[in-house]
Amino acid sequence: MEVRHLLLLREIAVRGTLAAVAEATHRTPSAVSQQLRTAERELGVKLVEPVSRGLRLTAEGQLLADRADRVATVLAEVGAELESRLGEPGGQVSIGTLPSAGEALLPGLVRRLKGTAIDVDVQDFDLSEAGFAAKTLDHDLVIAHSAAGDVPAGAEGLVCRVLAHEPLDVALPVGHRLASRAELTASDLVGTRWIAVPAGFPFDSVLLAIEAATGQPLQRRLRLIDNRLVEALVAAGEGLALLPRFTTRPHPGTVLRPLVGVHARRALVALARPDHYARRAVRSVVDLLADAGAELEKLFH
Amino acid sequence: MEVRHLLLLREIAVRGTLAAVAEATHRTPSAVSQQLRTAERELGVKLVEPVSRGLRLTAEGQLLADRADRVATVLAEVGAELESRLGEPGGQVSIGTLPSAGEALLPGLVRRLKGTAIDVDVQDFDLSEAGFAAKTLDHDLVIAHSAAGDVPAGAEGLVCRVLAHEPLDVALPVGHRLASRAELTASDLVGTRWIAVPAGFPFDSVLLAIEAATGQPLQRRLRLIDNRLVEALVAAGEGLALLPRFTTRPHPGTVLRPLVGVHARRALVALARPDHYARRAVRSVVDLLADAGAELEKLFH
DNA sequence: AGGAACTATGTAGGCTACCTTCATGGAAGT
DNA sequence: ACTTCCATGAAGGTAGCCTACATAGTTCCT
Repeated sequence: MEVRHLLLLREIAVRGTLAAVAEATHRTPSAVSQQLRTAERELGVKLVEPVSRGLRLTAEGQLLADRADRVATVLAEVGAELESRLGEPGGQVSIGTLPSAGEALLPGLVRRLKGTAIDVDVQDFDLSEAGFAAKTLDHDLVIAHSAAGDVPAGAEGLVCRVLAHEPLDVALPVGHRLASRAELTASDLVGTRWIAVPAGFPFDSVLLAIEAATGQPLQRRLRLIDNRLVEALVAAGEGLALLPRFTTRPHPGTVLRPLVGVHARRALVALARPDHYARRAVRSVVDLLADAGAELEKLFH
Repeated sequence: MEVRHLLLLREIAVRGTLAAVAEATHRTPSAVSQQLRTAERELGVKLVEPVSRGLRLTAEGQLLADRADRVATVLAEVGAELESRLGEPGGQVSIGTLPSAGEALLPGLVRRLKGTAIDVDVQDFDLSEAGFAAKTLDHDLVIAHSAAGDVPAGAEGLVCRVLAHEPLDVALPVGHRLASRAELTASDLVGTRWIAVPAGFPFDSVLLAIEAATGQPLQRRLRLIDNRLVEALVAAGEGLALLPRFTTRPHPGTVLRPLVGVHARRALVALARPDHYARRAVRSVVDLLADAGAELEKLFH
């Protein structure tokens, strides 16, 4: 029973094809195929079966893939216990983040990591809410967000920790009739025109909540991801938009007004596979991110 | 964090020297030494330190050795889960046993294993009560005994299952003055002469109990292990002896009388390391041994 | 229908890492 | 002082994992 084989099966279960596993593990598909054969020979079980142009795990293969997490976690816990004997945690921690959350949290993290033996390696991406969970395969830690609840979809079996709750404010062009209000309610927004995000992205659920509260549909003009671009188009009068408070700096053409009476906030959360989270350095980074998040909440209260 | 390295450390912790580990794992001492160096390099920790002409685990090495069992158990459990999907358990199960318990239990085991895919590989040895636990490193299963309680000394952290309780009877030469009694008490035995076992062997605790009950010391003539030899010497009038009921067959020169009023029985137990016990075939063998033990208890009631 | 793009998998060869053999040096016991 | 037992080093064989390249099947697009 080789740990290597269990991890291989886990990769196959998640990624679906040998080619994808090969790319993720920086090997050739041939190597992965041979390794799989070796596993089948040593275990004496058929682990995969061909299906259309790819393959699929058998029931036994799926079983072993499911158990791989437990094994990896126990092993990582032993490593963490050793680490904790050796003094300060250290090493490389790879972080994947959505850009806005990274912009808000990473400066605080980097400042707090000064003087420690921990190095971080950051990559950013912008995904629908459900896409973040899968990224935990590629990074020790994924900074994701969720507007509906505190746990993003697809995070079953993952460690999930809320780093901060961030208000989502309404951005309006300076000359807008609602710009003079100190705060806005759902009913104020009836008939307004919006720059929205693609369906499945967290901010959309706030617009849905406004529509549910008033019973009136909102008009969605564009579907954009990048918040800087959104801000510029708000200033240009293309429509209103929801923007996260921590990272939206004053823009000459726009004002930001809080939305009250509807759930208008997102949770910034850290996601990690249990085996990665067992590493002491990873846990430290999550702690420091939560510190940075608490600081932001206080600052923007 | 290689499983192989954890298991290596566990072996070192138990066996003390690299030479002993090398012999137990069928490798040369040089290979073991190199492997240990590799582990130290990969983990970045000193795992052993030289002491007199051998070596000793450092605190970190000891920590990892202690955790090896947990890792091995999780891994073996996964293997067992797979096995249980594949139908009947099978494979090789190595058993170490003390001779008398083996004689009593193994025929019943072998009969019950007919038609299964399980092969057993038996080796016998006769040890002091505390010696059996260490043998679980060399065998999947160790059949041991204990007279004081149901768990032999040194079995901490091991799976321990009672297979049968076996009465220890008093063997007397046919012409002995006590041979006419149907059963004997401690006070009957004051002043008698005994063929005993080496100190630390289970039967001795019964003699100690008799002495404690009467306040009178018993005379110990010889210290023998082999029960056949003991029987012959009892017949020759060298003294009385305690003999296990299940395997002591009628001998022309001796009679067997039950001893009442003192704890005169031994527990036959199966010992196994948790990681070995996780294997389904091993568990089956223990179940069948317990069946065989129950049959013996009924037969000799 | 034919080709392009994808899938897995086979073969040949390189390279790494494990093991063995042989040799060395230190510590303890006689 | 000699023997014995310990760990460890250097040199070489071998097995297993990987890459590169070639092959065959499936799906999709034109």
